[in-house]
Amino acid sequence: MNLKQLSQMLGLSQTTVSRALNGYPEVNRETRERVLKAVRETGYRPNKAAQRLATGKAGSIGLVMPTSPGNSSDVHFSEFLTGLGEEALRHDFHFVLTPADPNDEVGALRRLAASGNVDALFVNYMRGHDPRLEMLKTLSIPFLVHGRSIGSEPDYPFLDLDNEAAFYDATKLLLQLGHRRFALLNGPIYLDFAIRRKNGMEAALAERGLTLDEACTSHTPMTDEQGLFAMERILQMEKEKRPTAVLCSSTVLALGAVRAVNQAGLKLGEDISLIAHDDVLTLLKPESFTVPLTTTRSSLRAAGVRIAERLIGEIKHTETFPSQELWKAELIVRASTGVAPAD
Amino acid sequence: MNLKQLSQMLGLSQTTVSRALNGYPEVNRETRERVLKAVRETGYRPNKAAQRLATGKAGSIGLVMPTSPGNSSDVHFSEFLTGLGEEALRHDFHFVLTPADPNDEVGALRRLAASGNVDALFVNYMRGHDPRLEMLKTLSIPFLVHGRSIGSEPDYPFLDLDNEAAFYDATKLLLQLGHRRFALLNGPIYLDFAIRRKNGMEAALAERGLTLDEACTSHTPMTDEQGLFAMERILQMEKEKRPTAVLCSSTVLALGAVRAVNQAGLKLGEDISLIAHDDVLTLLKPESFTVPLTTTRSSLRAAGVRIAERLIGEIKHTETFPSQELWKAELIVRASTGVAPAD
DNA sequence: AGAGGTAGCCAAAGCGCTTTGAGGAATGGG
DNA sequence: CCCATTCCTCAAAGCGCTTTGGCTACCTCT
Repeated sequence: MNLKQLSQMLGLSQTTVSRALNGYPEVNRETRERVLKAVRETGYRPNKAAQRLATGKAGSIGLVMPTSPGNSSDVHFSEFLTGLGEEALRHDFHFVLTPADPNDEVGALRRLAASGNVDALFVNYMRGHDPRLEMLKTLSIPFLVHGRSIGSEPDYPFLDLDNEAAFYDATKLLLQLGHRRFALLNGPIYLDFAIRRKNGMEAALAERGLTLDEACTSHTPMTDEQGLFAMERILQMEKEKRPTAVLCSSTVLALGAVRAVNQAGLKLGEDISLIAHDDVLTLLKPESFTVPLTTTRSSLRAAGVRIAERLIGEIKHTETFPSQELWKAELIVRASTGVAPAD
Repeated sequence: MNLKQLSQMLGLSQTTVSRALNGYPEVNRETRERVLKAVRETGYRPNKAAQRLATGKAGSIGLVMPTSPGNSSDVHFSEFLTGLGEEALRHDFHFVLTPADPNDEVGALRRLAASGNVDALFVNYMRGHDPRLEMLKTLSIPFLVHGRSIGSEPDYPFLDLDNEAAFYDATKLLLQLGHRRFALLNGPIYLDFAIRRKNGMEAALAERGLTLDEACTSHTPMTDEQGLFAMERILQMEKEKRPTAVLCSSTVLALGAVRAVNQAGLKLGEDISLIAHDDVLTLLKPESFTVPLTTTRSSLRAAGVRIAERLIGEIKHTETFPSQELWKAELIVRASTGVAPAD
């Protein structure tokens, strides 16, 4: 069933039927109702490809799925995706997901844009000096980035968490509790958020004349396994040199780190204080750790909702948003942080 | 840059250029190379919407994302998605993800198919007597289901895990270890896999004249929280009646369950034996639990790869696959299972 | 009554691609 | 030398939709 058949059936022109369906004013009320009734009865659905070809709008936003053989699936990514989906549902939008080799993200993005299948692009997992930015600016479709790219001109639309402030505040808290030796379990250092979190932490330390020991810093994929390894390594240091305060870039890393602490027979919140960044993952609630975790919290999913909202608004030209948003994380104190142990 | 411009640039007709690009034999080798060179230089990419309109093929497979406001993101789903993506990447396919209210999955599926945006459909989270099946059969595009639907005619293409056998075997193992009182922490009972796992477990018990106590059975969303609650409830029973063996439908449930066991001061593998089904989630490795978990294992991600492979093969008409596949889970014994404690 | 609007509808062009049906040029055979 | 054959190329139709630019009939106003 297509427009032609439908309009013949109704004894109307394609034009009129099309207008009736798309809410144009120059259609008689009765006619419109007749059309809508026929649509309901026949189950007619406009062909999206044709619609897209004619209008240039696709009702879809494109994103590159950072996946490659051997690469692990990422809870953070799917939490975010859930948020995107939640908002897209409200506007009858869908996503076009292009899986891409991480080494060819620029290419994948370009192909996606050129395919004419999407109205807007979204990118995340920003790196320092991210090469995708330059490419995106040359494109004619709107885009939005989640995160920022340190080292690039900040002239692109983004939504980011104030990672620097989050880790600055967290460090500050630990300093107030008397801690002097710190460790950081971070994400891969080429990622922008990891760089900024480290910066934030170092800034707070510097205020007290302290520095972050490289030996106590790890930059790894954010899995529980890596968290375990990194923490084990740190706990092997002599007690006098060993950090008493640890910052984790994800509750996932913290999951492993806490296990290491337990296995070493140490008490979280007494021997070792830990603050993790909490993306509000469904699976991993900091409050349901055996010792509830102090966290810097910002929901990834909420970010997804917001990003979809902005992107769709831009496509529909209905709303304008501040082009650059910086969210603050909440610092939530629970039992995993305590006064520094006496040496 | 479109076909018309490109062909004018080359002094060729659109036909010839199109044929050159799509590998038709009736194009001179030199001509073809000239065309390909121009494509490389200009960065020309065919418009997918137009291609789709002309050919009827879209190079994409559609899936409904089970998401709604307030609904939680699901690690199992994203693990699977990763597998799909991995395979799709190899064939330059992409996905169209339609987020849908779980109450309107049939509608979402129909819209997706009618939109003309996808070549094939994929569905999962099958229920008993699943209404989507009937709808899918009326559609003209191929589809594949992950899982099965108990109570429906088994005349549709599927890939499923032999859930019955997996839980039958697991139960059998526990019986051999002397356990007589069992509990089951299962997924929502309307889901097909949950029904079958329960059946498998009950079949093994029945062979010894045992039955599964309803009070020791829970059907919940598969989150760690639910696992914790369910297990806490079970551990409140009097010691003489309390189950000594527990089956979990997911390592995620097990995560909570194990926490409950620990909090009760019981020893896993001694006081309580536990077997979980392991979907090989990146985040949750059964071997890195404090007491490594005995599991029935089957990679969700591998299933994703296989499903994409079959779907894409069907679209391209290149390969035919057995239309129905039943995978076996591996039973892997670790430390969480032990001889039943003497009463 | 005639000018000027307006409401409601339509025919046709166009979006960028593939594919059909046909034609021109070169080659070979009788 | 002519016709058949092969190789390459082309013009044009068509995919299903939106949108432009009329057109007609009916009002309203003076």
